[in-house]
Amino acid sequence: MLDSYDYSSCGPGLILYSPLSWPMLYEQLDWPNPEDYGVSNPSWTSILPEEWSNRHVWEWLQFCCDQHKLDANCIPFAQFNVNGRQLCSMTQSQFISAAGIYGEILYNSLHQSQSKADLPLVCDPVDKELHIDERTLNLEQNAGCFEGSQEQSIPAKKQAGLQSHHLWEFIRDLLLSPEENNDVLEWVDRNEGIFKVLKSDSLAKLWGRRKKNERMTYEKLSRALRHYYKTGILDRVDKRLVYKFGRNAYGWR
DNA sequence: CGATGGTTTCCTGATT
DNA sequence: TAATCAGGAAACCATC
Repeated sequence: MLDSYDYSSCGPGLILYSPLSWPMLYEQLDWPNPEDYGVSNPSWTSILPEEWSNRHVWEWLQFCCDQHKLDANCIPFAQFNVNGRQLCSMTQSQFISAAGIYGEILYNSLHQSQSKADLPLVCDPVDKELHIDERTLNLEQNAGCFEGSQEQSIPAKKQAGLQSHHLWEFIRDLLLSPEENNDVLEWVDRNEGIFKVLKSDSLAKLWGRRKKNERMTYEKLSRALRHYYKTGILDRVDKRLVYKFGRNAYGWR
């Protein structure tokens, strides 16, 4: 499946989000996984935020976690059990008090995205006037999500991993995407974030294809993984081909 | 343009 | 013996 797909057709700056990377939301909120009842197309990127459903709002939050490297544990997801219209009608102060420490980032992300896509702002006009100059975050890629419907032409199953800029995110998304994983990786302890590489050569090939580097090997890939030990993305596990997500990895739960 | 971060490449040596 | 692991060193490259 991956072999025949040309990622370059997606174009630069296009951010896609896979439904296969969202299970942490469903776990935290005790909601059923949408795939359990046949919903698999993430459409929040192609419709106006004020049209979002509650689920779209959560999908957007997950996207923000990845995009801005936010610790999902610090976001009170339960506070966001609202639809897009309710979300957009919040004043900035309401938003920040509901969203916790990342309130300002999330608020700016939401409203700057609308602004850059030349969509009407739907926030409180007082807040809009007060904070319009505060939209200083660099969210070019995020804005791109609202600009067109290019992603709709790409089958949902092809989207996993496209947003994975880094090796560990690529591996995380493979672990969360059973259909694409193809037994390359498996969880050893899902709760502890421990996983095993079952097909080292296949993993290297997949990563090499992702980076357009035919010379990638597991030897080199594993060196990159060992660099993660010092940054807390991975923790050492004293077993061959076994790794563990560390304190600074997110989105794998 | 320089600084920076995240690899990629290569390497020596140890372990399984 | 081959595969894997541990890191040092440096090159590479995209982004800021």
